[in-house]
Amino acid sequence: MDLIIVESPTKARTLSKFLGGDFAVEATMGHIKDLPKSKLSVDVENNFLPDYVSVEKKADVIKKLEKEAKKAKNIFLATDPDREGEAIAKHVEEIVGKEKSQRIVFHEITKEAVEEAIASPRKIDENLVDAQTSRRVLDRLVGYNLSPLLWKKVRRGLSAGRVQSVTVRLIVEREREIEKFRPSEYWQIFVTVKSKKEFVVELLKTEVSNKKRADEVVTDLKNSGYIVLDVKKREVRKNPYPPFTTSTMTQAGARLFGWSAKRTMSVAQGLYEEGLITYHRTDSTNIAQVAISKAREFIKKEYGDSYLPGAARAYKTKSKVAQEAHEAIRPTDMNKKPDGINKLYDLIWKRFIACQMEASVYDETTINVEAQGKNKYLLRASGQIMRFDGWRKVMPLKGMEDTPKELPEVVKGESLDLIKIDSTQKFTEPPARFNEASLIKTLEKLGIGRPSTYAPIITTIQIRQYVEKKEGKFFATSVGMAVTDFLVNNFKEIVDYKFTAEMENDLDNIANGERKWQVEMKSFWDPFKKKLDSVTKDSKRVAIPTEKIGRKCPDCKDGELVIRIGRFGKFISCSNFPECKHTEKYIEKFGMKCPDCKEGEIIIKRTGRGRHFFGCSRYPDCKWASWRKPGKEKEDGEEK
DNA sequence: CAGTGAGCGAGCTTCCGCTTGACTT
Repeated sequence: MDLIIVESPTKARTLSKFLGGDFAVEATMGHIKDLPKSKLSVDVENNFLPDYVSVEKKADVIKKLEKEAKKAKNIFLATDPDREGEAIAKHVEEIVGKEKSQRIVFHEITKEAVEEAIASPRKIDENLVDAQTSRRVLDRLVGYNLSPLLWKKVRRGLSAGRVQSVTVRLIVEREREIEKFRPSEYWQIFVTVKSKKEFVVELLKTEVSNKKRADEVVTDLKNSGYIVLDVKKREVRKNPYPPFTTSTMTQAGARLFGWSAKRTMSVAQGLYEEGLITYHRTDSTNIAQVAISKAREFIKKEYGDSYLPGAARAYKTKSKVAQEAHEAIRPTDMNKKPDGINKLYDLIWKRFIACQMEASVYDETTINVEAQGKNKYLLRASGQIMRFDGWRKVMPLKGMEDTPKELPEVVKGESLDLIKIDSTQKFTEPPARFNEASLIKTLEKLGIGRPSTYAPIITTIQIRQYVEKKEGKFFATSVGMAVTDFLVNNFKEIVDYKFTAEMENDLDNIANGERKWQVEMKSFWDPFKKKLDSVTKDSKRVAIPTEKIGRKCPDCKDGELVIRIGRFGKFISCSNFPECKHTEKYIEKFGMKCPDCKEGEIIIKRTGRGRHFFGCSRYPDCKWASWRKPGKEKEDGEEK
């Protein structure tokens, strides 16, 4: 009997199903060797020798692998075809021995792909393993040197890292842009005109920035004649979206359901384990050929030939740092209709079917109108009418979101009657705060983080209290700002948005054998170490700014009460600390009475791990507590 | 369900990426 070793236990189950009884299949459940948490474990004096040890929690897994390996005739190391997977394969090989082991890779879980892989085994790619080692060592050196520096210079327990610090920086800088934003006034002027039917044209290219000027223009427009300058018609084709990746799926979950990335991923995990969807941590938009054929058959049968494009649609993965170890996220069987499963499956199903369907087609009309008064003005109306729904058949537009506008037939040179003029005062808006969707989108664009880490990153920066989420939007805290300023001032290169992209470039050179990883590491470490030493020696401790609540301290009668952020969240204390030790609890009211005792107020609390929950202000007299927003019914469909 | 902040200095905190459960305040 031969043994196949993969990472995911669900994948192992699927494989053993279609490979029959000839193979034993085992899963590593991710990494089985890593640097221990308790110490640096990188010998910077000795070529950055890393001390990889067996992961304690994986003792049982490792035992099982050893046992099965002894029984096996051949061992196929079939961990994921990427940097991390190659390292896992190497670590497994160190445990089960080289003699019987061979490395195989496949990018899709189909019988053909696996058989093909088994037919062409290879040795472990040591260069690719080196690239992983390099990534791991760099992250350890950055994280385990910067974090203690923060304990010393800012506050205990803080953390910094290649990924989290840049993520916080994004939110901090957005916070500052919003702070310094000053709205500027502008006026929108719409004119309703009439040919056979009424329609509305908008005044273009004016610098109307105050009421006086708006009134002047409106007066002039009232006394103007209106003529159709030209009419342009063209056909617009809109192609479907690519199938989901982790990034786009979590963005859609946030936008459409208001789900956190964590929740979307957890619902997806359930679907994956039930065999309903392909792997949910992926950066690839590739689709297995079999699945494309099945989808095309389905579209033809269900919707007819006009909905089927001449050729299958292929999607190029945009991200430069994508590893493409897996397929796109899609239903494993699109004949399994979405009804009665859950709304995430419904979304994945529709997005996948749509991605192989014909474009939707619109007639777009643009009417330019000239008004001639004291001055000449250009006005415009444009509208789109859907002529063919195409993929929108399965993903219809809801509500008012770019609802097409029907315009009357008019001809060039036709004169129009003026019906009315509306002028509206507007102000430019500050840049939007990040929400989970836009944050993940930005991280992916910058190549920062991986599909398996998007959700955890968002959790980490909230637990550290660098940022907080209010009504779905991220706000930088005083701690987040102080730490970001400290890092930007002292370690500009590390928190540069391009740092990860440049690292990836170096890792590519290591993976293709052009560079030695220790050489690359040295050229990073030497200046970094120098900087660490000088900042440790010279830099002053950073004060975290506090926010006054507008009340005097009842103890010392002198200081102002301020909000501080401590290890356990916000609390109120005296500005005269350490002379005055007065503290009070910071209570965030939800604005509802406790449903249990009907006396206390519902207040928003946090667990030790940073998760929000709702409790009664009369605790411990009243023990009422809830994870969910009170008054909100449990949503059906997504619970297993 | 009390604590948090500063600094004193016991012993501790910390990274990113790969995978699931166990378990919840």
